[in-house]
Amino acid sequence: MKNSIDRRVRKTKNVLRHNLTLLLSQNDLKNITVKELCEICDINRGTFYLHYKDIYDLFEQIEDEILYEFIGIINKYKYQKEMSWKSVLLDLLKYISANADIFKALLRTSESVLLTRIIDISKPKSKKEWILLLGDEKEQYYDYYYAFITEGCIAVVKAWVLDGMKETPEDMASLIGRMMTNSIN
Amino acid sequence: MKNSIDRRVRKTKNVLRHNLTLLLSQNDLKNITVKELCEICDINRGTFYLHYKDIYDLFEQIEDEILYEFIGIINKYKYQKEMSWKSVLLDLLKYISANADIFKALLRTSESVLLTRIIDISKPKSKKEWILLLGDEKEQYYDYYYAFITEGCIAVVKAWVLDGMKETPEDMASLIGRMMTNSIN
DNA sequence: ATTAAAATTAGACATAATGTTGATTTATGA
DNA sequence: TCATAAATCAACATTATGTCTAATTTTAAT
Repeated sequence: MKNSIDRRVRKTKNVLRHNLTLLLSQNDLKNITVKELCEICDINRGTFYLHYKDIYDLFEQIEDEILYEFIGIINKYKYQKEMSWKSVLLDLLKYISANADIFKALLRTSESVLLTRIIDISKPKSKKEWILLLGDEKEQYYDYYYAFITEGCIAVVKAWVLDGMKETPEDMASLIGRMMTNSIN
Repeated sequence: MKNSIDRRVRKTKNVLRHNLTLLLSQNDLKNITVKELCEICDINRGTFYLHYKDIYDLFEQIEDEILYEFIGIINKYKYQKEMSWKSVLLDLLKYISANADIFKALLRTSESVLLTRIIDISKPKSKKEWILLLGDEKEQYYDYYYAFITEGCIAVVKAWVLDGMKETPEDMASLIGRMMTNSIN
């Protein structure tokens, strides 16, 4: 077994992550100080600076870790004969649903660029497939179509999360899937 | 004539707006201090606090004023027999094009919620029309469709602005118009 | 159980920005 | 010209930041 990471470090980082997301569900990042966060966490402020540059660095690292989980989910499908993006989408939505609290906190802040980052990572890969679908004559506007559809999907996911995730991940995957295929034709 | 606002106040606010957008084309809002902004503007720091609560307040007021311009453009069409949203869109894009520098600076920051705000304002008005178009059976998902299309459009405008506005406002209006009508069907 | 290494703590420190104040000077509009 | 409003100057207390050292505690591995 073993995480290879010292238990104390693990604890420190966990409590900081946890309480920052708690604060983020009420405040904006710009109004949260290192001082108050550390007091809530009951850790020494110096300890914070041992691990993070500032509050924005902590925020980015939280997003990094979620992004890492996302990439893991995507890579599960990487070596399948037909990489079904609909299955990937469903798995991603399930992951979001299973971590609702974190995503509610992150996505309500305008500082979060989490979902855009996962799209940016997927862009080079999906670019080839899309151009085939869209046809050559639209290649000039490819980037605009890509931006339209992907940011549209992000907005749907955001709306879903922030409105309390009333629909199931399956429903949302099917809805988003329909929106995407409609837009491409 | 007359603006009714004291020339000195006008000058102060103008120089602050101008130099903040200049700074924003390089830095993020969170890294800009009142102190440095006032030094660049060559105004007393106390004068800043005479007009604004903090740097975020100034930023919001800049966005407010642009929003006010947007609403003015929209209202021009308010009392026409058929309120053609395509003409509104074109006029908005022309306005953005005419103020390229400001929009380049604002839209590159993740703190900006400018375009989303203009959409939110238009939402109640357009909701009725949309439901007619979409039909009753989709009313359950209306908000998701609305989020998808509007945020998609915002992403296209952003991409256009940040990539140097290579296409004309007319081209973009027609492209965005096609995207919207395609999505609704 | 012991121990060496690593992490955390307590506390102090200089630095820098913040927001406010009061007295003074300057610019404005009528 | 003149009363008024705005901007300035300079000082001030306050607060968070980031860094540091020495002391203490916890850990992981033997």
